Amino acid sequence: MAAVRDGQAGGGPPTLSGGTGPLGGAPPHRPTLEQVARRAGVGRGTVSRVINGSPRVSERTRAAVEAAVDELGYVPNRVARALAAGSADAIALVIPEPETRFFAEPYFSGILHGVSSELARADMQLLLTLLHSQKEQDRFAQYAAAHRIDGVLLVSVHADDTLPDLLAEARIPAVLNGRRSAAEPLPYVDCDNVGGARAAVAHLIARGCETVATITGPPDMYAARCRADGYREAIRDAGHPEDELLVAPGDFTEESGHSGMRRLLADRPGIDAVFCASDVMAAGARIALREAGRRVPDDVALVGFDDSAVARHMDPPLTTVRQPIDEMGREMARVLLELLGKWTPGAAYPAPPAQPAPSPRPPGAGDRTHRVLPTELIRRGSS
Amino acid sequence: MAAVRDGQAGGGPPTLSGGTGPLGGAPPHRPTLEQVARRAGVGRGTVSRVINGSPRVSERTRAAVEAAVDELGYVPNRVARALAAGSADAIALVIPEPETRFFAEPYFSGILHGVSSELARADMQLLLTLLHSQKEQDRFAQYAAAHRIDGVLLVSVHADDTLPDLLAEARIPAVLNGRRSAAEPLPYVDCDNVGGARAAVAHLIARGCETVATITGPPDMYAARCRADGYREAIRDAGHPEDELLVAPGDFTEESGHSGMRRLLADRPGIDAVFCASDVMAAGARIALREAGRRVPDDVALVGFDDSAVARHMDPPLTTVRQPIDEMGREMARVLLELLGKWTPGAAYPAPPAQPAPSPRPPGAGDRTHRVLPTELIRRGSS
DNA sequence: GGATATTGTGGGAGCGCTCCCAAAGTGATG
DNA sequence: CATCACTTTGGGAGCGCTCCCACAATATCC
Repeated sequence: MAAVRDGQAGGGPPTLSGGTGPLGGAPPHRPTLEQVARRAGVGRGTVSRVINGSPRVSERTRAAVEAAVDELGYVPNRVARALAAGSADAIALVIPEPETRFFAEPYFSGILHGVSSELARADMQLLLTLLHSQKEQDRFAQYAAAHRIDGVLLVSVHADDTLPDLLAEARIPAVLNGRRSAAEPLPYVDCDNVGGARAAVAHLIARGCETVATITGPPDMYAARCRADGYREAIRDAGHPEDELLVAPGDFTEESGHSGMRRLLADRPGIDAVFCASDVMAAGARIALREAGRRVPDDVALVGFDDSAVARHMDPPLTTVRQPIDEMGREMARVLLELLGKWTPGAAYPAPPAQPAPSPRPPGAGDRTHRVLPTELIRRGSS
Repeated sequence: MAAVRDGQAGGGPPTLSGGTGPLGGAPPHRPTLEQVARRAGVGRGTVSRVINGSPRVSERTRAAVEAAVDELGYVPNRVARALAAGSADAIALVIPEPETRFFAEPYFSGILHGVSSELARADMQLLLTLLHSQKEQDRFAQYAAAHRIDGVLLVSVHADDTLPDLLAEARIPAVLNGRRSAAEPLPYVDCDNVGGARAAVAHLIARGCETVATITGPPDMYAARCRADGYREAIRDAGHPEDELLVAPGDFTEESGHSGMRRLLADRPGIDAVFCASDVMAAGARIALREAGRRVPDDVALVGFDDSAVARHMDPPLTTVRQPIDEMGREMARVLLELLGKWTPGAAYPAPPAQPAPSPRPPGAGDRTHRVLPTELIRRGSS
C-alpha cells in the first residue's frame, strides 16, 4: 500500500499532466477509489455510492466526493468493477467468419452503428468477435461464459447454426439478428422480409409487369425463404399464375444472380420483371440481362433487396427494399440490455409502486424479445 | 433502480435464473482456479503456472492439472486475470463517428479482418469504439486509461486530430492507420500513397494519354496530399507540363468528384485522363463525364484509388489502386502487440522499480513502428 | 423522555486471478 | 553426512472495486 502512495505523494495531483506539458510530466498514475475517499475525507463505500449515483448520500458528502473526483481526475477501473460486481458491462457482437463479406455492406455498418450508439447510452462496451473457424465457434460459448461479457448479439444466423443453442445452454443472454425459423425461441430482431418482398413484387405488378420472376436467397436462411414467400403471396394476390420456373434459386452472391438470371431467361424468355432477394444478386442479374441484350427497365424491370451500396451505383440505379438497419441495431441492443436488466423501457416514468397484473401483450407482437421491424420500398430507375 | 440486484437475486433471466431453469441442465456454475487446484490436489499457484504455460512445472503435475481442467471445463476468468495482472488483454479499435461512411467500404472490413485475426492469435480481445461526438473523443483517452484496454488502434486519422496526442499523453500505446503528416511521431501503418498514385498516373501516360488531370482528396488528410504528390511526380517524370488547372480539389465524396470533373471539363476541355484520389470520387466524375457526353475510356480514361466496392460495379469497371488492406490490419495489430511487449514476457506493469534508461518517448525514432506497405494497380475497363 | 424508525456512513469480506517468496524436495559435491 | 545449488510447490498478499452489515447520527413517535 505504501508503494502505491509513493507515486502520488511525490508530486502533487497525478493527472495534472496537462499543466506540466505534453509527455513531460508525472507518471500516468491512476487514482483509485481509496485515494478519492481519503482525499474527500470519507470511506470507500461512500465514494462508491456517489459514483454509482446512489440516493443514500447527503448533499454535502456528495459534493465533497465529486470535488475529489474532479481534482484527482478519477475514472473507475472497469475491470475491478466488473470483477467485484460479477458483470462485465460489455457485450459481444459475434460474426461467423464466412459472413465477413457482409462487412462491406451498409447493412453491417448500420447494425454496428445502431448497436454502438445504444450501448454507449448504457455505458456498455462493444466487443467485436470474428469466429474464424468452426472450432472457434464451438468454443465461443464457453469462452463467453468466462465472465468477460454479459451478453451476445449474433448476426447473420443460418437455420442450422448451433451457436445460438450453445449460448442458450450456457445461459448467456443472446439476441439474434434475424431468426432461424418461424418458431425461433431465442430473442431476435428481424425485419419484415415477407412484407418487403411482397411490396416489391406488388410494385412491379402495379407497374404493369406480367411475368414477374424471382431469384431467391439460400434456403438455409429464413430471411431468404421469407422473401420468396413474399414474392409468392404478391403473385397470388394479383391473381397471376404461380409458375415454379419463375423462381430461380440463388445464394445471395453476385455469381448466383448472374446464373439465375440466365436460367430464367432460358426457361421463360418472356419475363418482364425480376425480384432479386438481394441487391448483389440483382447486380449479377443485371450483367446477365446486358449480355442478353435486354434493357432495364424497358425490357425487364429489376428490383433488389437491402438497399446496399451497389444499388445506388448500378446503371440504372436499382429499386430496392430498405430495412431499418440502424434501428435494427439499436433494437438488438435494447432487447439485450433489457434482458440483462440494464435498461428499463419505462425508466423515465415514476417507479410503479404497485404494478397491476401482468400487462397483456399485444398478440402477434409477442413478447418483448421478438421484434419485427417494417421495411420500405425505395424506387429508383430500374423499375 | 436496483434492477440489477433484483435480477440476480430474484430469478430473472440473468444469471441465477434458477437451477431448475427452462433448459433444466446443469447449473451454470463456473469453476474457479481454486477448485481446479483442489481437484488436482495442488496449490493455486501451480494451476496458474500450468494454464499460463510456465515451464517450471513437472510433467506429472502438469498432466494432473490439465486433467482437472478438462474434467471441470475450466476457463480462466479474464476479468479476474486482467485485474490481477494489471493488463486487460484487450485493445480498442477506435473510429470517429464522421468516419462511419467508411464502414461500408471493403477497406474497413479488411482492416477489421486483419486486426481481428492477428489479435486472435495473441488471444486478445477487440473492442470496437465509435466516438459519437467530439466530447466523447476528448474523454476517450481518459476512459481508455481506466485499464480496460491495453492499447488503441486508430483509423482514418486527420491532420488536426488531437486524439493521438491525448493518447500519447496518457501513455496509452496507440497505432495509427495512416499518418497525420510526413513527420508522424506516433507508430503508424500506412500504404504507399505516393507510389500508388504515381503508378496510376504513369499507367495513364503509358497508355498514351496526353492531358492527365487529377481530383484530389481533402488537404487535411495526409494520404490525400500524398496521392496528389504522386500525381505530380508522375507528370514530372514523364516530362509533361505541370498545370495547376489540371488539379481539382475534392474531399473524397462522390459529389466532390462530380463537381471536380465538371470544373476540369470547363477549364481544360481537352483532358483525356483523370486520376481520382478515391473510387467514390471517380464514381462522381464518371457521372459528370456521362453528362458531358464523354465516353470512358475512349474519350477520357479514369483511374481511382482504394479498390472499393463501387469500382467493380462501375460501367466500365474502374481501374484503381489497391492497398494491402488485410495486411495493413494485421500489421497494425502486430505493431501494437509488439509495443505492448506481448511477444516478450515479463512486462512490468505499474511502476518499474528503476528502469535504466527507457526512451522517454515510446513512439520515438521508429523503424519497427513506422511501416509503409506497397500498393498495387488493378487494371480494369476504365483505362 | 425513552423507544423506535430513518438516514448516512465506514469498512470488512470477498470477486478470481497473478506475483512472488519461502518451504520442501532433489541431487551433486566435498 | 553435512552443504550448497537448483527445481518444484504452496499459499499469502494484493489488484480496485461492490456488497452488505453494523454502527452512528439524527428524526419521529407515543
